[in-house]
Amino acid sequence: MLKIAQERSRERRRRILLAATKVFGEKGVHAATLTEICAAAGVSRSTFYDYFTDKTALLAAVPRANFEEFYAEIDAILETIAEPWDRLCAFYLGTLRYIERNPAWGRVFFLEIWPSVLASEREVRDAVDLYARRIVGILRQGIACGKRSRGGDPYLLATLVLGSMTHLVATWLLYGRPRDLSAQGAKALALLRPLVVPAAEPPPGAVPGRRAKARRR
Amino acid sequence: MLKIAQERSRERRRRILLAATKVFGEKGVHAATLTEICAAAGVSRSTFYDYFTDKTALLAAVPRANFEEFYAEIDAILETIAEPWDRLCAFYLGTLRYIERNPAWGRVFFLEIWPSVLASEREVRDAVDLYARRIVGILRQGIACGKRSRGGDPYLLATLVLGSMTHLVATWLLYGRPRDLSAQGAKALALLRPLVVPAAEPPPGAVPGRRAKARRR
Amino acid sequence: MLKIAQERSRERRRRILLAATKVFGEKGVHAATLTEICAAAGVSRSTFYDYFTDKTALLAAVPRANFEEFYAEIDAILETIAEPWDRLCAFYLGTLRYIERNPAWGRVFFLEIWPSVLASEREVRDAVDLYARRIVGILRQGIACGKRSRGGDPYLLATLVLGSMTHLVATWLLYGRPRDLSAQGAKALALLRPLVVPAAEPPPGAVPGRRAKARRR
Amino acid sequence: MLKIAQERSRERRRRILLAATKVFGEKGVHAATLTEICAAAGVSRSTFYDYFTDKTALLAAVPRANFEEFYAEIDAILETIAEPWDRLCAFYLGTLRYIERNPAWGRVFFLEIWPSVLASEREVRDAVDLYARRIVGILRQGIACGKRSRGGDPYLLATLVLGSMTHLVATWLLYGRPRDLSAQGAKALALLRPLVVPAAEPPPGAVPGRRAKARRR
DNA sequence: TATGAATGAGTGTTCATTCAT
DNA sequence: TATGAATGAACACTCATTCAT
Repeated sequence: MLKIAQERSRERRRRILLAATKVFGEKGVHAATLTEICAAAGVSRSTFYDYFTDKTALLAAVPRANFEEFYAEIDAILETIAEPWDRLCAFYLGTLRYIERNPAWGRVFFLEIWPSVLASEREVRDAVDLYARRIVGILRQGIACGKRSRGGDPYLLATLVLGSMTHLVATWLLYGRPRDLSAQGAKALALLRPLVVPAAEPPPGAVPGRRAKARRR
Repeated sequence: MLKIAQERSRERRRRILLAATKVFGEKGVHAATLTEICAAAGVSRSTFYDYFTDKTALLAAVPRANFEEFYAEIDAILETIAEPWDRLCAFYLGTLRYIERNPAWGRVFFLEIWPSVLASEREVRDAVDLYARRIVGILRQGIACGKRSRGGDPYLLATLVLGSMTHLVATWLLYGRPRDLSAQGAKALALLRPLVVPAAEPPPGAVPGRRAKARRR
Repeated sequence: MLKIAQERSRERRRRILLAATKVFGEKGVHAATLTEICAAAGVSRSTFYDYFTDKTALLAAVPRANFEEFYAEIDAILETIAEPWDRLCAFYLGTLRYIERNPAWGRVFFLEIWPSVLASEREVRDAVDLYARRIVGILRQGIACGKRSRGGDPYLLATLVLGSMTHLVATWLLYGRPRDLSAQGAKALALLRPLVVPAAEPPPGAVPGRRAKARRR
Repeated sequence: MLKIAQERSRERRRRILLAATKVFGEKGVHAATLTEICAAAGVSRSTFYDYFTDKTALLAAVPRANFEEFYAEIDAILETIAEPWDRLCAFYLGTLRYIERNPAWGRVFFLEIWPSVLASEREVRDAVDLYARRIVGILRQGIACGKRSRGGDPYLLATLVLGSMTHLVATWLLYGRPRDLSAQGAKALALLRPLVVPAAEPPPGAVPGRRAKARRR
């Protein structure tokens, strides 16, 4: 009995979160109104306050929820990959694929939250930081195990990696998603590869995206 | 007599624009209120409407004004540089230096406007597009005149160039400007160089930032 | 429980409508502010928007509501009257009596809405037209069934009928309601009678119109 | 020198008055803004205050000015007519003809000012009263000199006369001026004639409008 | 638990009016 | 005399939030 109630409660929360992601993405975080979000979630505006203390709280919960989902996905994959470069590719392309399936979230995170004053909100910022640190972490692994490293500074490399990713996503979203986002990502990675992995180790002709894929199977 | 009045009028417009840039940067474009902007400009809210038709008009005017200033600056420099790669460095670093002197504008453009749904506003979008096209144009020049080109696709290269730049600016702004922005930019350019200029042509040890500087003298 | 809430809701709507009629009449439709109307209705300005989408919507609703009430009243009476002239008298005097009991509405309709550019508002205009058409309809009946008709053109007759009515109401309202409005109306009808009904056909009884006619001989 | 200045001053005042009549008629008295009126008059908004103390003062001046013009016209005609009924016709049709040539004024007076709360403004009201009294005066003359009078009460007759006139003008203005206003007026007068002039004195077949015209020549 | 009803604070915008020049 | 510049007060309207039920 109680369990059923709890279940429904959890379900409602999820629906609000989903609706928020959608509406935030469509209208922008600031232009989105609670009225619209609640309508999209099929919940009365006052009920909303039983699940979140605030509009701010909702804003903070949206990244948390989406990242949880994404990390669950990507971590399952990363477990099976050892090579740092391949791990990087998996993470990079995994992000892009997640966004392809979930463009509303892409909009919220890459257009609205990330590079934005919103990121000053403590909780939101933490989510952003964590994501960035994961990339830096992978790059650091690569540098550590590489015989010779070119970039050296993992932060500088991360700048290129994250920058290209956000740019790709932003244009993809803003220009009506003209072509395959993750395919573009693979090309960008191919370009970046020599900067990240020691030049001496020649890739046997494969596009990184494919290699990553191949390994996973 | 009339001239003085006109002068003061122009001055007031400028003050509103400046205040808008500041407040947009601080609060975000949507959260910024006319009340706050006008207060910052030392102008009554009704006076505002003698200078701009709308809040939207103001939003459109802010990028226009700042880009005019930036382009005036950078074009004077670019006139003296022929080599595509050096032109790219000048443009890239010029942008970062402009932002170092004018962080409020950096906030507005790189955190608020660029990767944002705001860019749907016709006029604002045009400004963004023009900026991006200028980078692509320089890259295309380089590809055209280069003996061998690596990246080939100027859009893909632009993704790396623009992406790294926005990322650099965003982190600089969001993390309290810990270190020299344009110095970071120079490092990023050094990393990117082999992707843009034919590998055969070896730079005799120089960091691109310096070379560009050197030429300008 | 729900019913009570609905009841109260309906009641509030009515109170706003009543207050609007009053304030529109006192200040004129354009000078009337929502602030004042809401204050008169004992409702907060934002609550207003739970009941009407707009000030325009309110403006349209005021005539609709009042006409509904008036028509309900007058139609009950008209059902019992067959003779066109008597029907005309009933309609004419019924209007005046309604206004005597409800002068605020008289003000709004006869001083503000009717002869006014406001009548361009689609919905408002429709209400005005309907009212006028009812008079014309009655006159047409009279012409159709009369042996001899004097005026012939029902629109011309309606001009006299409606014109005298509005004039009566307007002066009554503007000059502090010095005397019995419907008594004045009866006198005007008596004057108009020979223009409307064939002179040869003598009325066998005592409706005000009839008495007036009797006196005239 | 001074005279020239005075001349120009007077001219300016006139232009403002003209513009006000036009704009009041087009937008309605309340929706009309000083900005628009001044623009139409080719005068700066601050200059306006050299000619009128207030917007209210302007509102009061508009009827005064237009009535002065109208009275000058109509009095020249009335001087040549002795018969009360013909005088009435001349006045009635003269008004309609003035409006045909000057619909903006018709709008202001018959749709905006007359039957409206605006008429509470002292000065405006006086103008309205004067006009009505002139009609009553003519009717009184007719009653005085007539052997037998039908209506008896000049106010009641005036109700029909003025009422029909305003109604005619209002519909003419509101329904896009479908047909000749003064021709309609002549028909209405023909209908009203037996109520005003003793029935024994038969008009030798003439439409009142024509007779009035004929006499004037 | 859930919600319909209600609201205060604040938004962008307009406009009659004033004042220094 | 004439005006460009400036403003206070008010407007219609929105929205996150609260509370009685």
